[in-house]
Amino acid sequence: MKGLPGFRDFYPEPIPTADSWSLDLRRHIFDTWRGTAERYGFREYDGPPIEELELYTKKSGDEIVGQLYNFTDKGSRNVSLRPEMTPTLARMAAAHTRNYKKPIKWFSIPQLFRYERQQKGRLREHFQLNADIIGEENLAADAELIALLIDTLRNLKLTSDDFVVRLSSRHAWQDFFENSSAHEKDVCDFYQIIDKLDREDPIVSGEKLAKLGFSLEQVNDFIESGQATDELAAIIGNIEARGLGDFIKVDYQIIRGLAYYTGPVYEAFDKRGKFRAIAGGGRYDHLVKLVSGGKTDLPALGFGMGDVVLAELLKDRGLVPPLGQALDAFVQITDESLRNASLSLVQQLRQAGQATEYPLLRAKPDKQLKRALELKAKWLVTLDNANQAHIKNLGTREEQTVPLVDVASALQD
RNA sequence: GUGGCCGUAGUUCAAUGGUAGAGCCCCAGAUUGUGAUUCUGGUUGUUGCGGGUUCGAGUCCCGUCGGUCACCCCA
Repeated sequence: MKGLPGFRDFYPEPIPTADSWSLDLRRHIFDTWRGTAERYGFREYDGPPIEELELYTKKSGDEIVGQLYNFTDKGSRNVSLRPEMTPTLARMAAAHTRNYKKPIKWFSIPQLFRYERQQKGRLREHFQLNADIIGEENLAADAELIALLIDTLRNLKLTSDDFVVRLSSRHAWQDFFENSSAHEKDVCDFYQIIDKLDREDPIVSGEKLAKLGFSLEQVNDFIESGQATDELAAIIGNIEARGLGDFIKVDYQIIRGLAYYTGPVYEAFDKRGKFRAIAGGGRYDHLVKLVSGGKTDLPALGFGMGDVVLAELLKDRGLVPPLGQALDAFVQITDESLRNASLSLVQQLRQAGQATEYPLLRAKPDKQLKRALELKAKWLVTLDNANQAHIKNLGTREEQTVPLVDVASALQD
């Protein structure tokens, strides 16, 4: 039996093959995500991995169903594995908004699903850091989130040589759109065309734009001008004040595909152009109202950062830290008559907080030593008799003899 | 959903259409008065699966499943 297509198995280090997914690497990423978000004052939340299908079609239309991992459950409900976290967050926030002081700063690390054939950096499931701020319309919130995004990547040891946040805004494009003779109803189609500019044939894009009353040249000129609006200048000023100015630039090519974005939008890109976008987000001021059926109306914004592209990027840049078991002590048993005394010692060490291993069954000395080295044990502990042991630091090769009762404290050094 | 490439032992890879192999890993034993040693032996395959062509298919053809990459879509 194999796993389902597009789903991953995560093995502990050492991973069996070079392209296996490492749970230790995953944990390194999650720990960094969680640690950075908490230092920014964000609180962790979670929701159900399955939601009613309608939660997703409500804001994106029925076309999205083709991309969803959806099915009918035994109660004849139309449900879907969650493809993104934002609708769940909007639902949760709308339901209990009065119970929290504003702004609400929350993050989550959900596993998300989509039903499509896999390709580079895109599987049928992935984990994503989601950080959102609800209830603050000021640009300071946008800047705070972008700073979190940048610091999260910096804490993974990526530098301004590795990535840049490309900042844009729907407001800027809206002004551009309204300064023309185009019809307001076409604005969503217009955004779609901009979103596809870099992967669509320019001739096709030009034709589509012409139908809405624009020329490709006109659009390209606007993108190339890269002139920051007051809104974007304020965000960049905020980021610069934190000393993170090297990590951000205006780029009107970014507009994001989703219909619900309403203001500033951004994506973090690998500077060498080898990978897909590392992260993306923006402001969605009307989504909470939409999901709550009009009961609650709160401005909101957020970003998502997936683990698949990130893991590939870290491996590519040699930024994966040493991973694997970090054993404190290996208690070897060379004399089986001392097994019970050794077990007693193992118990003491474990109770003292030392990660401790020992041979479950009689084993040859060379095998035991080899195992201790493979497990990267810091200490090798051997009982000489029922009252005395010698401990060896496997890093420095220093050895000393200590009374049995002092072993645990000797290992603390 | 569409298309390209790929599929041999746990793993990395061999095998002109002619008896399916090697290194590594793993396991056992021997040696070693403790630093990854050395020696000996051993397990493992319906060649992804199902058809077809052929005297004979890992090899050629078709289908299917899986992997991978691109398209569609982008959360």
